[in-house]
This record gives sequence, structure tokens and C-alpha cells, in this order.
Amino acid sequence: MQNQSTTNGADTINITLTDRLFDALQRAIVEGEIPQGSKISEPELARQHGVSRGSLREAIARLEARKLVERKPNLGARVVTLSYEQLIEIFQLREALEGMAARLAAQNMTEMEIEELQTLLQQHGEQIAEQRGQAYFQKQGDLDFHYRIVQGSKNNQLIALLCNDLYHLLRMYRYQFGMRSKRSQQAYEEHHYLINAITARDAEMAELLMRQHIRSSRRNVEAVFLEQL
Amino acid sequence: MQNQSTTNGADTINITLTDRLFDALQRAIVEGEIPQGSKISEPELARQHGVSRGSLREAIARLEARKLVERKPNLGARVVTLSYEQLIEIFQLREALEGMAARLAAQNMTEMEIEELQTLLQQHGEQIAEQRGQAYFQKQGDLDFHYRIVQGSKNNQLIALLCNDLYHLLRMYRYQFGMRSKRSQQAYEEHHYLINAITARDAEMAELLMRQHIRSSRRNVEAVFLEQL
DNA sequence: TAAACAAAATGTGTCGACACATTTAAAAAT
DNA sequence: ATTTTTAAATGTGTCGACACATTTTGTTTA
Repeated sequence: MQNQSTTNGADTINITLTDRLFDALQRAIVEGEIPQGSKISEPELARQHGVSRGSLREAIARLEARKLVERKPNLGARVVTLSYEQLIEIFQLREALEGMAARLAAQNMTEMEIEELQTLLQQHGEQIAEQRGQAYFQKQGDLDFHYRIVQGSKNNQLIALLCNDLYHLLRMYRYQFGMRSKRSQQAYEEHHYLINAITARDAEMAELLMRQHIRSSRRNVEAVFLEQL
Repeated sequence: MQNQSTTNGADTINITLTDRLFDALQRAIVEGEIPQGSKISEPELARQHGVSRGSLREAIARLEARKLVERKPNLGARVVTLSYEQLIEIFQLREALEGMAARLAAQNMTEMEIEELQTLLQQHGEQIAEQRGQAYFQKQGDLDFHYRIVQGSKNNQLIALLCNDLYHLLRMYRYQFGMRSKRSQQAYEEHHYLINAITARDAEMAELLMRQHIRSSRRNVEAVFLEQL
């Protein structure tokens, strides 16, 4: 999930210049190094990275496909501006997609994958118990868990959509909105219910629980936002 | 739904060369003019369309983002090869996404939009009754209906995903696999139930019915495929 | 004849340059 | 001083050219 090279399955590691550029720019945008809404000057960026405009342009085109930048003809490209409304829309998307992923995972994960998932969850539990490790858990642990379930669906369309397209946009929100949440304990419990449903191969229940889980997460975000106003 | 110019919202109509190229290539691929799995030679295609390789390359990059072509570094681009497995995966995606769209549409469509949808459906009914108009109905009518519901969700992420990304890939399957179905009468009835749920603002039911509708459609495809073997 | 190698041909990745559009700065007019 | 017009500057869209990788062809060798 962390640093996949986007284009290649696994064969060739990050060869082309455009690939590296794309990864670099994506990181810079997601982490806010290049701020929201800022205009991207092709000549300047190309110079900064020591590449030609052509290569840069292809990289920008890919960023556009992932909805990290918006481009208007003859006016150039701007980094997207995140909004509360869009975040809610994304949560609705995730509810539908990851719900289906959980359903399929309950049907298609191997016994070994399920065991590994249980092990992972157990580690999370220990971390929470030990150090009340909120930091790690919510930032990486939650993502890991969801990631494995998506993979477990064995549906390549779903996997590509969630792990390539949506994932980075979501990461951008986490970075730039902070996304603090005191839900780690509850999230852990919800993960637990989910894994039980998957272990029991109860697809219907798995989907239901995943949707509830994501909806709870959304409500938490809504609450955090409201108290900020 | 038919020939939107992809990049622009509505302001500027298809200006850049790359835009036109992209639309032309997309059409050619979807309709099978450029056959599945065929290799794309950049110099040749560029010459045929009378453009430079640079412009063509950007167009190909967009096609890649829509999963209509696959590209491997230093080996070039190929038109995707459609498969039964992938089609099933797409149906699962649609079940999740359009189900959510129906749910949201029941909540967010205006009264006027609902009335228009009813009018549209009524027209479909007449066409079916009159001429047993299978041809039109299944090809365009069904798409129109689904399209309006997706729009009615008012969720821009969902709309972009379904109407831009997935739509053309699905169209490609319809073109190249034939996709004949004797389900038009039943599909019409299912649309009827759906519109009733939306009119009653019953979001839960709308999602359920849409998912059933798409699942039926998938089963029909599965059946057609099995009898072809 | 088949396999291994070498050389030519083709194709992709990357670059720099030019034409036109847009924005910014300056000058003119009210 | 404010607005309109004009000109300079910057930026995007498009092109053609070169370097390197891959494929194809032809040649040599077993």
C-alpha cells in the first residue's frame, strides 16, 4: 500500500522519468508540500526537477486522472482544493465500495489470509492496550486493515479503484485536515466484529459491518468538523 | 451521456488537439475499430491522425487511466483485452456503486427530476408495447435511465466515476460482446419498481432494488455466456 | 537445419523550440 | 485618478529531433 510504483505490476521497478516524477509530485501534493489550489507552472516545476516539460506534462496528466490536480485548457493546472463536501462524498463512495469488498472478501479470502488478518488485528489490540497507541493505530493500522480486506476481495477492478485512485486522495485529506479521532478503541472493536463475520464466511454480515464501520467513521469526521466551526 | 467532451465541464468545447484525439481513439477502441489486444504504434497512429507523437502520447495516457489501453515501459501500449472475468468484476462494482447512487437519488432528486424520470420510463413502456422495441430499449433506454439516477445522486465523485470512467469500458463490452438480452420486458418492470421507491423517498428500498436489478442483469450475462460455450 | 550471434530497423523516452493564448505591465485617454 | 488600450512577458499547446531499448532481419557457426 505504501509506495507502489503505480504503473508497473511488479516486473520493472520505476523506470521511466515520468513515473518517478509522478510519484514525487503525488507525494508532494498529498503531504501539502505543494499547497491546495496553487497553480502549477510547467516551466518552473520542470526546471526544479530538472526535466523537460513534456515529461512533466505526462506526470500531470496522471495526477489529473487521480483527481489530485485540475486542468483547464490554456489556463494550466492547479492542485485541487479539498472541501468538506467532497470528503463526505468520498465516504459515501467508500461505504459502497469497501462494503462490497468486505462481502467478497468473506467469500474469497483464503484461510491463510484470514489468519494473517487476525494476527494483524491482534497486534493492533496489543498496541492499543500497551501504550494507548492512538497515533500509530489510526494512521497506519486502520489503513492496513482495510487494505487487506480490499485485496481479499480478489476483485481487481475494486482493488485498483480503492488502492490506486481513491487511496491517495484520502491520504491527502488525512494529511491536510489532521483527521484526529478518538475512535481508535471503537474502530478496533468494529474491526473485530468484521473479522468474525469474515471468518464465519458470512458475506452479508461482513458487508453490513463494513458499511456501519465506515459510516461511523464518517459521523466522527462530521462531528469533528462541526465543532471546528 | 452520449458524447461529452470528457475534460471540460461545459465552458470550452473540445479545444485542444489531445482532447479530440482522445475522443476519436476512445470511440475507435470502444467500437472495435481498433481491435482488442492490438499494439498501438505511436508513429503510425500519429501519422494517420496527422498529429505529433507528443499529443498522441497524452491521449494514450488518458486512455490508460480509463483502462482502455495498457502500457508497459519501453514496450508500448496495447488495447485492453476484454474478458468474462473482468466483466463480472465490473458488474460487482456497478452493483455497489449504482446501489449507492439509487439510495442517494431517493434522497436528493428534485420532484421535477423524478417526474422527468417517470416520463422517460413511460416512453420506454410505450416503445416496448408498440414495437416490442428490444433494440432501442436495451441499448440506449436502459443507459439513459441509469444515467439519470446516477446524476440524481448529486454525488460528484460517484457521477464522475460511473459516467466517465466505467461507462466507456462498459460500452466497449456491449459493442464487442453483442450483449443481446431478452430481458427488456423484465428490466422495464424492475425500473418501474425502482422509480416507485424513489418517488416514495425510500432510500433503503431504492438501493436494494437497484442492486437486485444489476444482479439480474449480471445473471443474464452469465447465462448467455454459458450457453455460448 | 537449427542455434547463436551481429547488425539493421523500428519504436519508445526525453528533450528543446516555436506558435498562439493568456496574463501582466505600461501607456494613453477620459 | 480611474478606466481603456496597447505592448511586453509569461505560459500552454504542439511539433520535430535525438538517444537508447527492443524487435526484426540477416549472417555465421555448430
